Amino acid sequence: MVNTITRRQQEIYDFLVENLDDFSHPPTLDELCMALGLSSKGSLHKQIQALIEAGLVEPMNNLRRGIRLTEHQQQEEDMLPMLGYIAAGRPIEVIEQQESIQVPESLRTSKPCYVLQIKGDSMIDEGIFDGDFIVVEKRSQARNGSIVVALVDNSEATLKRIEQKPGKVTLHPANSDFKPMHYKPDQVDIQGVLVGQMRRYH
Amino acid sequence: MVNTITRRQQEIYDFLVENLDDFSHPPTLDELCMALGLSSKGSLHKQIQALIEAGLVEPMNNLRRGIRLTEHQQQEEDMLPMLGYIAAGRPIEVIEQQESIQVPESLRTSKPCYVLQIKGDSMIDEGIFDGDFIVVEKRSQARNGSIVVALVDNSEATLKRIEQKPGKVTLHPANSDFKPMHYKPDQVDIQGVLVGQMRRYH
DNA sequence: GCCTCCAGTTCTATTCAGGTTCTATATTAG
DNA sequence: CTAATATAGAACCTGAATAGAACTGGAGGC
Repeated sequence: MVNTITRRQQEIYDFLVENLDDFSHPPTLDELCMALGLSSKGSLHKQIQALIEAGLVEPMNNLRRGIRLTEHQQQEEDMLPMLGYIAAGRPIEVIEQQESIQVPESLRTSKPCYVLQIKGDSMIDEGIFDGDFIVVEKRSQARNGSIVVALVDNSEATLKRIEQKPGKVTLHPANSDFKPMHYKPDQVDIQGVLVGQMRRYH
Repeated sequence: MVNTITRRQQEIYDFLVENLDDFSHPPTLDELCMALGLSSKGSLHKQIQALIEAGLVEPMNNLRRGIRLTEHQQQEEDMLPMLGYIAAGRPIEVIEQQESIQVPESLRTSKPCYVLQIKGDSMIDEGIFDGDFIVVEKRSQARNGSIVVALVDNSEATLKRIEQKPGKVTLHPANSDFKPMHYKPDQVDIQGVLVGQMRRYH
């Protein structure tokens, strides 16, 4: 059942995923040809057919209602991978089998993001509690003042406000019980920037 | 069972959604034909029939009362109404034109919910900050210990942890600068129970 | 009760546009 | 080279959309 698709077919599929919203209605083969810069709908038809067999596009059994993606594909739109747990002072605890979690668009950025769950109270002064979910944009740099997921000395992960100066990196914990920590730049590996947070009460 | 709709049918439906208000009464087939530039109500009837089967238009079983849409709001499955702002000590500030906001299923309950945005720092010790969005389940009762949206003396709304005893209601603010307040049961009107919270950092 | 009107329904025929099939040619990979 | 993949282009097939006419049945008037 799992039919491999060619590179070109992948390209076309990616195009569909990205641009399907631009069409007011599901596009016809001709319209898609136009959009893709092709001039033969016959060729495109063959590609689409392959995508249908791969289960990525809804089959149109002699019906004329335009090209549509399969239901399965479009509802994963607002899911992000839930990678694991972060507890101050320990490495990120990765979940063996990766889960997904629904994240509203407003809590993420257009860049790749992932979700971690908080263990412990190290960020309590920032209003980030034990059990909260945080949305992190995958990046290796950050602006001063951002809250980052940082891996220190390749061994312990923390969620802290960062302050970078030439030759010196300071991580400010948001719990007044702890003091800011100073490091050399090569000790600190930024793994992402905090962009959202969610908590459930029930 | 889910009947796929044809392109033209989608067009007609879109037209209905957009222009139905322009008619003083639900339009007849003939009127709609006129508006759509068609000259055969027979053809239009067939399209409408398809929309009825798709559940988008109310069936009219041999009655003559014009075309009506079904109250079918299911397309915005994970949207909740954003009603307004809540600031401790003032009534809820209602937004004039109601907006919607996307809320993950995990942050809401199966009961009716709505969203408010926090103004001020009255819940800061609970990790609920100025600007945060809270998800509230619409209820008029709550269990002790829940955080509720309560309207006190019909004039000021607050987000507080509730403790109900016979003849006495205590609201515990989560900011240590303030003291718990005691009321008579008929002074406090519960408007909902906190079930989720979201914050954005970018 | 009967009649008329008219919105809604049913039917058929016709046209048309969107999907399908095919062949030929170009391009790329192995 | 050969094989696999892409593209162009034409021919074709058929469901969808339309027009038009005829039928149905409920509402209202008499």
